[in-house]
Amino acid sequence: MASAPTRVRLSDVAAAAEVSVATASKALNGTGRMTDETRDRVRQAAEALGFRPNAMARALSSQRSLTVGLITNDSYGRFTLPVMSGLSAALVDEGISVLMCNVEDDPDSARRHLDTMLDKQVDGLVVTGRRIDTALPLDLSGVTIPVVYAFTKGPDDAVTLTADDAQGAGLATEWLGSLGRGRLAHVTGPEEFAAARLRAGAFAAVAGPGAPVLHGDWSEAWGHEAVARLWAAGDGPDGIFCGSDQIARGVVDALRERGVDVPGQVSVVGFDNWQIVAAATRPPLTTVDMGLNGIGREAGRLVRALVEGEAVAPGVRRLPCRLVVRGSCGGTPPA
Amino acid sequence: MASAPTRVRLSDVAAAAEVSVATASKALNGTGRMTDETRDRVRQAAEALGFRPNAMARALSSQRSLTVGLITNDSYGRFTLPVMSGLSAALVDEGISVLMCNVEDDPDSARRHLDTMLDKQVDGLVVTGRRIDTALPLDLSGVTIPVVYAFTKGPDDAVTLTADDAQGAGLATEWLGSLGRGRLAHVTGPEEFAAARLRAGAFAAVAGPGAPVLHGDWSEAWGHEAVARLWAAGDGPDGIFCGSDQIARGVVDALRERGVDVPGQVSVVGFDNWQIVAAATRPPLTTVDMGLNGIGREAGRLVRALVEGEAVAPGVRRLPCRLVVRGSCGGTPPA
DNA sequence: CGCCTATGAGAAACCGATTTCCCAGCAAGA
DNA sequence: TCTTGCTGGGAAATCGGTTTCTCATAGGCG
Repeated sequence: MASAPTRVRLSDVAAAAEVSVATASKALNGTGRMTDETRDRVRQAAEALGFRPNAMARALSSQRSLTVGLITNDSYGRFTLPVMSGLSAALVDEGISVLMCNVEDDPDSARRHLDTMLDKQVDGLVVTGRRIDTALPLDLSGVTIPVVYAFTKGPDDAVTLTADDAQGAGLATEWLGSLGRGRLAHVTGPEEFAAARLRAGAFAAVAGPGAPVLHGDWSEAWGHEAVARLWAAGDGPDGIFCGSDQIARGVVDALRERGVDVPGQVSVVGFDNWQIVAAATRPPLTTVDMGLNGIGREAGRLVRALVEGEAVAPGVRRLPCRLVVRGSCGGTPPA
Repeated sequence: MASAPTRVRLSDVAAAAEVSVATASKALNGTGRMTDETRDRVRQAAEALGFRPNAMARALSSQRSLTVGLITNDSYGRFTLPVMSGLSAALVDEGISVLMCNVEDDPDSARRHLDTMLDKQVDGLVVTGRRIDTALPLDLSGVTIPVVYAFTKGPDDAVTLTADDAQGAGLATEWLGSLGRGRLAHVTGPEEFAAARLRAGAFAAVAGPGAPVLHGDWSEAWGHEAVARLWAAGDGPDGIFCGSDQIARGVVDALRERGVDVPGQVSVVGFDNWQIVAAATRPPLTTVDMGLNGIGREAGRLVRALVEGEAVAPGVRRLPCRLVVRGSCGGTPPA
């Protein structure tokens, strides 16, 4: 069979089914009135010809491009790619595609990317980043289409999605407790980060106000340094909850170098479930997974609802985290 | 100023400039014939009204959607996000946007994503992955638009882009030599990987056939294991080129645990310039950067050329790698 | 048996641009 | 003065669908 030189159009289907294009359109969209026989005939013709409607044409008249934009400034893709994957998975069955761009931190580039997206008549926008408490260099005030913020800061009256840092931290801390660890410490990132504050707050709520909380940066080096401080005056804690997998890795490495057995003497929990770090740590990290893919899916669901005109209450929605049990704590996952 | 309820259309511009839409269109596109005065008048009207053409409408009549699709199966985004970023940066100034999706390894999902992209009339496709010698679960044989493969396997007669593994490996090995390291070894990934074979081949070409090449997996654990093997019979090499930053990190850690000073006694070079690993290693890794962003840009350039109908010779294009000097080798970057 | 209504289907306008003619008007040449 | 030849600009078709009307027909009812 020769390859079709041009795509099958609705008029081809209409001709094959011996109806007008108007009827064909209505038949395939389930609108209008006609006998079941006619509708079936059109559907079969469409099927036989392998008809796929031209989304451009459809968009032009229906004023719906079936496209949403995803804007990120997370150049490493660590947070963004799972979100994007969930987003497009949630939307593909509605025929919706995702236009994506990375705007780094340059407002001009951001503006250009945004404008080309708006020219393409995207039905909605999802904005995502690498930090929940700072905004992208992007002025969305004039934008009239729905916007959902995921994992980044938006205006107060915006629809925002994020992981439930406090719940995740609670999960981790309780897990340490359930393993019989009674002297807990928390090693996390800079206090300026909302994520760090939320996690620290939840840690304190579970572990008690006496349990030490050490703020530093998000690096492995800080994990080393924190262990040095915790063990400076004799015995350290027997359970350490870390604000990120990188810190946790630094902590575990430092403990090993110090001759402290993990998980024999000390249990360590991380945060992020960043495979590449968590799996390479010896022993592999028990850690909190933020469910980024799920955040992407939910962002898709929400942006679609907004596009459909459904009312969505503004505010921050926190999606629950999940504990992933590996070797750094001892214990086995609860059934 | 009240927010515009509806976008400015070409007809609005035409009315403001007191010409027909046909003339307005020609004026703004630099086509047709008219006095400079008329053209300027239209341009000023467009400027004043903030006119931005509706890309849908333009696409419908010009048969160009100004959109390209990016398909990946790299769920972690480690390779893909830089490529996507370069791609969209290369195209945004032409008004071209990138439709992106992640198809994992599921042919059905791949098919659905591809179909919705084709329905959107993408002008071209860029396919990228996490491995240069395996193909995505995607049948592109019926696709009539241009396709560029980046960092993944395509058909033999396709336009394919990839990093120049051999050149990068040569760079690394020569760097070790230039630092006076004479007993070199190469620790890399599985021999099934073309990337591993290419790098190993280049290493052997520079270091000589006697220099040991150890294949394992791409993990830190393998780095440890390899060091154990290399030092099993007395003194090991004084320079180690690793096939990935993860392996290099394992090697460096193992050397430290063994009391071997890096870079004092042994120099280590990695491959990937994966910030998060390279920077966290103690000392930070000197490593080979594959220029993924540049691969993305070049993919953009090529796909655009193909869309414009320019002839592009099929075959594999290898883009040069770059050595990033940090602390794991000693030495300072060449001026 | 005739009028009224419900029903199935098509004609045509429309979405917002691009592009192909076509025409009016003016200057130059006969 | 009358043609010829450009020129600037506009009318209208087109891209491929959606949607609103309109209309012919058939059946129900009095």
